[in-house]
This record gives sequence, structure tokens and C-alpha cells, in this order.
Amino acid sequence: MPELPEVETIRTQLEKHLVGHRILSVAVASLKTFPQGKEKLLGGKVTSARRLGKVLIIDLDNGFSFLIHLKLTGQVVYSSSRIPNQTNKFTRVVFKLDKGGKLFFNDSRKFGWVRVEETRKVAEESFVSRLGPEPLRDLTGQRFAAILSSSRRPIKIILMDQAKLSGVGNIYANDALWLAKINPKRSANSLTAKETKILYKAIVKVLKDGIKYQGASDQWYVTAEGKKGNYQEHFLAYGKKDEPCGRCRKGKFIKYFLGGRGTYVCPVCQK
DNA sequence: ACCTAAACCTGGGCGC
DNA sequence: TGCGCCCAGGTTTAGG
Repeated sequence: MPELPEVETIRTQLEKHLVGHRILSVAVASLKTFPQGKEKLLGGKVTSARRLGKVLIIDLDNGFSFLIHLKLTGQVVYSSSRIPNQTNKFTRVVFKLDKGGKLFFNDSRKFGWVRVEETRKVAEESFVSRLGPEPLRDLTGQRFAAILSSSRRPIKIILMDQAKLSGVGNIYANDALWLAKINPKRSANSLTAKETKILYKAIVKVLKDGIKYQGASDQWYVTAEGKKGNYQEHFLAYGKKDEPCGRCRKGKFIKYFLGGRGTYVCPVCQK
């Protein structure tokens, strides 16, 4: 999934379903997924559901929070007496809540994780302390320009570097670069002021579209209510190898690997 | 400082 | 149907 728009979609729904509810039990089927600290969550009442980059943060009223990273195949799904169980053979953690609510963490590849932290330490001492600014919140055009000017590495690598900028992954990096007509291999500090501004707007645009369509269910991702997102029907470049470019109609998308990740480019638009 | 490959795991899709 | 191979929304780490 699990880039900013997918996690944000889940966060919004969890906020609706979890806040004000108490955690009664936590059953861990995969210790790799949730190695320690589950007992600190027992009896805690959820006060907020936050997100930083691709990480979900659930805060409790007892001084603890838990962080969830979905990596590639994680699913966070809520069910209640009115919504049927979403458990499956990839269910790694089951949280039981009051009033019959349940929260499932499903993850085929077991790359995802759940970690417990003291709420006051989340921002400065947890995984999220290493994350760069959020494109839809803390980032400004000026700050974005400063980030790009400080590196000669390929622009696509910088967009996906969570320490520089948090939340953008492979789908939205590919789409934003196509929308901005910028070649992914371009050195970040080679972009002109005009290109930088266009790219900044393109990032905001594709992320907002991702949220509007409730994320991209290309593979495993589903919303917290167990439904598929629709952004995969609106991909601009991602996954379009050999397809004609929807903008210039002349180019045919090529695919190559950059930084080990599939990269999709219209050779005509993205010189 | 930067790059690549490999590692962590498992399933889905494709060709044969 | 089955088998082998390649691919996958992420991140970390080892080695050059």
C-alpha cells in the first residue's frame, strides 16, 4: 500500500471507528509483526488516530501509543457487530475493542509491524522522528526547493527518500514526475525554479487524487472498512509499460529500474 | 556521499 | 493443473 493516500484513508476511517473505544485484548499470531509491549495497550481508550508519512499512530489515554507500518502487504481492517469480520489466513494481530469492535492487522509478507511507544516520545524518539516533512502539511514550495538543491541524486530517489519528504512512494513518485513532465533520472539539484514549482504542485495533486479515490488497490491494499480503493483506475504512469502516453499520444511508456524500483516514463513527455 | 544487491517473506501472474 | 520464474505501494543493511 501503503503510501500516504492509502494510510490517510485508513486513518480517517479509524478515527471514526476507534476514538472513544477501549482495547480489551490483543492477540498476536506473528511475533515478528508485534514483538513486544502489547500488554501496555490493555484497558487503554483510543484518543486519536494520527498519521506521519506512511505510519499510523493510535494514541491511548494511558500514556501509550502504538505505531503501525503496513510496508507492502499490510491491511488494517475494522469490524463490528454490523461489519463482518475481515480476518483471513494472513491475520497477524487481532485487537478486541469494547462494544464488539475488532481491529485486524493482516499482512501476507510479514514486513509490516506494530510497535508500542510512550506517547510523549513518539515525535522525537520513535520511527517517525526520522521522517521528513509531509507534502500536504509541513512542506512549502521554498522548503521543497531547499531539499532538491541539496542533492545531486536522481529526483525520483529524493521524492521517495522518507528522510527528505515523507509519504511519497513508488506509485505517486512515478505519477507526479509524469504529471510534471520531468525525467526521473534528472539530478535533483538540476531542476529549474519553474520545474521545482511544477513538481511540487504535481506531488500535491497526485496525493490529493489518491486520497479522493481512497487509495490504490493494485494488489493488497483495502481501506479500514475492507473495501478497495480506486486510484489504480487513475494511474498516470505507474504500471503502464508499453501503453501509449495518455497526454502526448505519441510516446509509449518504457519501464526500467531506478534505485531498484520500477520506473515508468513517457520518453516523449519526460525528456 | 552515493550506488547496488540482497535481505526480510509470501502470493499472484505468466509462460510452458 | 503444475512448475519455475519474475514481480510486488517499503525499508534496512552490507559491501564496493
